[in-house]
Amino acid sequence: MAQGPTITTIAKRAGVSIASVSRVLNGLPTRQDTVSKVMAAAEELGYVRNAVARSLKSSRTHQVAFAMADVGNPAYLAMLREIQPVLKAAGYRLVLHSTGADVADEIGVLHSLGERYVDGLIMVPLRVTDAHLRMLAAARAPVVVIGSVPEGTPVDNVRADSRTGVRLALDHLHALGRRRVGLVNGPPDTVPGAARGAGYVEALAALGLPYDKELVEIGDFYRADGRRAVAALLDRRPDIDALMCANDLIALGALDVLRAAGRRVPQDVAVVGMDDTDLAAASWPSLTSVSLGSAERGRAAAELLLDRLEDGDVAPRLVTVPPRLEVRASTAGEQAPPAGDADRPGADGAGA
Amino acid sequence: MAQGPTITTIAKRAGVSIASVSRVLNGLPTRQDTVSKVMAAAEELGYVRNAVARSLKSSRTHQVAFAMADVGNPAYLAMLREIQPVLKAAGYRLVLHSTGADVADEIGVLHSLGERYVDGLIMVPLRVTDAHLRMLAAARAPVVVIGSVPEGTPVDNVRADSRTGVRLALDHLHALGRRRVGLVNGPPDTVPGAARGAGYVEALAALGLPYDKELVEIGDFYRADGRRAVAALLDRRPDIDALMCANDLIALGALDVLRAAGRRVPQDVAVVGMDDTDLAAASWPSLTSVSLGSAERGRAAAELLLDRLEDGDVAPRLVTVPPRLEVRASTAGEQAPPAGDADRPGADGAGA
DNA sequence: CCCCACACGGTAAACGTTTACAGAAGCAGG
DNA sequence: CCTGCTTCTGTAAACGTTTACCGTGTGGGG
Repeated sequence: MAQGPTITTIAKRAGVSIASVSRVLNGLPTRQDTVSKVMAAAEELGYVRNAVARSLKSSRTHQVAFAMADVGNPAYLAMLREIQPVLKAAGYRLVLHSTGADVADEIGVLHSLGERYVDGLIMVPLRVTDAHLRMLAAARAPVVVIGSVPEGTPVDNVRADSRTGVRLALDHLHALGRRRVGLVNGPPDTVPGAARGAGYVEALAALGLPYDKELVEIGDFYRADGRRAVAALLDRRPDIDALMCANDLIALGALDVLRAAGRRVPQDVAVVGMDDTDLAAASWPSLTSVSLGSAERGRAAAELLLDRLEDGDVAPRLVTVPPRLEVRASTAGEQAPPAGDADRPGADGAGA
Repeated sequence: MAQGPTITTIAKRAGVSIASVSRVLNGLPTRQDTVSKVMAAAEELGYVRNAVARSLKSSRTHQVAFAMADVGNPAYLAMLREIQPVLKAAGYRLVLHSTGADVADEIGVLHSLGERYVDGLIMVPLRVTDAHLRMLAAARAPVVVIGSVPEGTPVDNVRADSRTGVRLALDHLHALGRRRVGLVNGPPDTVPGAARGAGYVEALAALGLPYDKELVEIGDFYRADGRRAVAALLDRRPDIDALMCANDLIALGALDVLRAAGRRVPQDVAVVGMDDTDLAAASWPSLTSVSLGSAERGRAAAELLLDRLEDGDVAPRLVTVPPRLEVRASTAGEQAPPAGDADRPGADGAGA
């Protein structure tokens, strides 16, 4: 941990000026024997370029920040997993901000762009407040927002389309002959809750089915909420034949309750989740789920940002990622074990 | 994105020297009216301190790196989720390196410490090679290794204890009256594979059970491997009454095959997983699993690193985190739906 | 043989901070 | 009114790079 060698150390040892050292290290045209002397000295000293000094001079940090509420959330995680390699390939490091559902903290991240410790930011705001919009307009570095941002906001924007996602699911259920499809939604004052609710209404209309508010139940986005909501629903409408759940955890809760009530899935009640997380493939029966393309959104955001870092002068762009329905046993189901399907690393690489 | 104001801009506007500005901004004793002038100017200009310049001068970046093979891996993710808030509370940013199981890449991360873009590193190596040890000895910043490192390596070290973990599981199964316990292990040339194999042998001996190599099957750490392995095992030893699986994915594979074969879990065959991931609580029946304390290891590592960053002169320390058995339906089981249990956020916070 | 062009390398400034040092100003005491 | 002390502030150097600019030395052409 001793004080590392600098360009000056090398210059002394090689008997040249620091300018020459810098030129050699940057591959600028230099006489051959100078090159050799410098390289030799650098080698012997184990020189490594100081990134901080370099950043100060060049005002490029080669770092990009990614800010979201919680890395533990599978949707954000899926984004992260795509963003990381894209940035890495382009020579950027990734700084992670978990803001923990705290709006003030999100604003803080935006503010901290002024510290210039990153070249750009990808952020997934929980909610877009006026404060967000003001900070986005004044941001000191390029920002890409995943989620919806009003037209005219000077940032690149990547969106999912959960309305259409719900629509896909309802079309699928309708095609399977289901006519009494319940909705187990999250809070309607959240962005996803609102969009999913709207998608449900829309889809019913498109299919010519009546909207029956007894078929809708609201809770939070967790498994226990799903259980509560579905219990209530079954109680109220025992003839229900399908459930559209606003995320996979809610759907797992639904499976718990249906099993306890002796309803077969999918024969008696078909169940669809949303987000297509790992849990969907792991559950029994495996869960049909609407993928909102988190991975694709992450990748798109990273690419937009890289583009802008290369050439900041393009107009703000909008990318919308289409949803996709992953059909599994909970709707389609022969009850066979899942095929050699989306298996994912889960080994503990650590341990002793 | 205009060129932001610097300390010099403020100095001009306030009619003082840059030294005074710096002093005010750092809260050093200063005459009151100077303070007001500087604060006013800083306010008006929307000044934000440049982190890069600051780092250069102070040789502190207030960044820490975390390097592991893959963020998607639940064990690493659990670590990350603990590390992040600890660092954040201490005023450090988190730089994430996903090395993708590439040893050269891990070495690269160690090497890049010389660039001094972080103050320290927490790393989870897949395997500890000689190259690792050399780089660790020469590291230009404090490193904490999660995993096992030979005695004498000059780094802080946090370990799990999967041998004891296997032991806990086998004790539990034995107490339930199971006597023909199979092992579905990962590759024995990996650190976790080896440790788990050793734990199995040890535990059998301690329980006075014979070691029967027909009861052991090896595959990789994925669900499909688990299915293959368990199919072979059932074929060879139809009288098997319990399965110790080297991770949760393997265990899910085991459940698939047992279900298909008409064996009831846990009545006919009890199943234990390892790592206690989200999947364990999500599966049906829910999975008894050995937690190796990933979260605790992450937290411990972060705390060790912070300690060392405060005062680099303490001797290298070793922390071993004990395993814990999470008993669920796959061994203990009434087949009731899981209680209002470890439900975790899974809502999509984005989308629209 | 001289001059010019050119390639190369060195000096110094700059990036935006922090901080050692010294000078200025204010004040109390003699 | 001077001395000496304290308190504050300004000047300048430093962190480790990159790079504009200029001087030197070489080789070739006239």
